[in-house]
Amino acid sequence: MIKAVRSFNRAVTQRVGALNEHYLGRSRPLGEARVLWEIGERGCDVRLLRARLDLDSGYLSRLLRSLEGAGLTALTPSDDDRRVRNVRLTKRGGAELAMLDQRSDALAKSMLSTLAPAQQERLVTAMAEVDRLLTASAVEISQVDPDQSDARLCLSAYYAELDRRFPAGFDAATGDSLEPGEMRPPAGLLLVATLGKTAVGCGVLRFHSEGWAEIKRLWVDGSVRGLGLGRRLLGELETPGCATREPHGSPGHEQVAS
Amino acid sequence: MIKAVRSFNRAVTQRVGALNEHYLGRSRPLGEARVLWEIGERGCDVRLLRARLDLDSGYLSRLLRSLEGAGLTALTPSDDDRRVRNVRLTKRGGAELAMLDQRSDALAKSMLSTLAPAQQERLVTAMAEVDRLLTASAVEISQVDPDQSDARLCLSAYYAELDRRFPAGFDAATGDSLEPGEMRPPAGLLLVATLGKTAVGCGVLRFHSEGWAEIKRLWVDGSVRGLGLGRRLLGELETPGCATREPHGSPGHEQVAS
DNA sequence: CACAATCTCTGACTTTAGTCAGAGATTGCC
DNA sequence: GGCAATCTCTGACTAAAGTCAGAGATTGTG
Repeated sequence: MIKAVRSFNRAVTQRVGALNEHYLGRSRPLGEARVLWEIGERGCDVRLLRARLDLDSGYLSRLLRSLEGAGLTALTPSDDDRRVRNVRLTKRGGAELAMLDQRSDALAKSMLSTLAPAQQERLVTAMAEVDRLLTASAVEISQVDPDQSDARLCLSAYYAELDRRFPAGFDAATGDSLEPGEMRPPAGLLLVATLGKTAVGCGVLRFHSEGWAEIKRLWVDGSVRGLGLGRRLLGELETPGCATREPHGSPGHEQVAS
Repeated sequence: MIKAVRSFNRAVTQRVGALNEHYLGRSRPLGEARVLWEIGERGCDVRLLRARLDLDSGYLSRLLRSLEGAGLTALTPSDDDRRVRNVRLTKRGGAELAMLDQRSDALAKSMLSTLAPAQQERLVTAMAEVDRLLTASAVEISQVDPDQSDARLCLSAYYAELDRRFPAGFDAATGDSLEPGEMRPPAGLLLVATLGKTAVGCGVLRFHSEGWAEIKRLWVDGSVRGLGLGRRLLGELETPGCATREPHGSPGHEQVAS
């Protein structure tokens, strides 16, 4: 199993990685291309950009200046908070992005073009499966304080979803309310699942004096449903740490985390 | 389809790429790690190393010097040709390679560890499929002169294989010999399939005056059998260019190759 | 033996991709 | 209004990854 994963890693970094650089990094450095990509047609706050690409503020600033110098982007102060800047693509920037898009398509096509139709189909199916499961495996679950921003986002997403689901809507005030204090030890605990930097699920354990506990606020974001995340959250709530250990007790993460 | 491939590319370069750098580039620059990797336990000619990693000779020279400085490798002139150098790992170099190996294993494990056993199995199966098909799609077929080194390698591999296969062995001298002249236009043509820089298959078309041709010397290396390469070679011999075009006439490579 | 080709190495560069420490403008909060 | 926090920018660095033009040794070939 390990061997197959390693072989996959090697093949994929060589082929896809190399091709990516070749196709996309042709007209400008890959870093700039990535930024263009992330800005998108609709523009974006610099702050958000920095968070999503996980770049140093100074570095990003320079990348943006370089793009601006090439006439591809325009920076304007944001309306509601004049500390943050808003980037958007100029006409030329839009054209550049469209070209990156085309190249990305061309790359995808070139990966299929030499295969027979039946092979193409199998490759695409397998890719989709890998894509899904790799996403699932990248989700991290950790215990956080209910006042933390991710936690609050999850809880309000949970309420919003209930409101959408119930025919008569749902009012958080009328439901069984859980104070933040009840979601943190020793009264209870809150787990949040994150994918990269965005929260995609949560679950709460509420301890009761008699030695039992109840599970509440279990929510999984629509974008990651069907990946077994709900089950994983449940498992974590029932036996903390179970999902971060190797299934058969063999040494997993720990060895590596040094 | 294109969309799925693009999604896969993005997911994979982000996750696998980032993890790779994190795990493997920890103790030394990725470039040096790659070189160590490619040298392997058994050592290697510098010339071969350069070909396999496709590096500038000056750059590789410096990388090797840096590794030598760290006491990981030793350079000795090759016995049969004293222009080329032979690199091998010292004891410390071997240890370093073993550590890279461990990290690579750990990385593979970390990609599986959070998944349920059934998911793990599906992921590994899908990865193996992608691995195979991506390899298949990376094979390039081109017409070469029969005197070229790849061509000669293929032809002698073909004879060697016949010799192994026939109970009584096979002697190239007794078989129907094809002179190089018969494998190049206008008398015939020779196709060679290459994966990266190594030849993995070939096929010859011998024209006859009556307006028909015969196919000879069709061979596929054992390492890439089962990927449909034989069929592809046949197809190319029958209708040149068929496999390098899009199946449904939509614009493929050409758009990009500019 | 002369000469071209091959292989490696050196020196001098460049670009990319970052990191770090502040400065300056703005905002939220007491 | 004062002060801490937030966001962006600038300057000053660094490391990695590569490119290019030869120089020097060695080898095959006519």
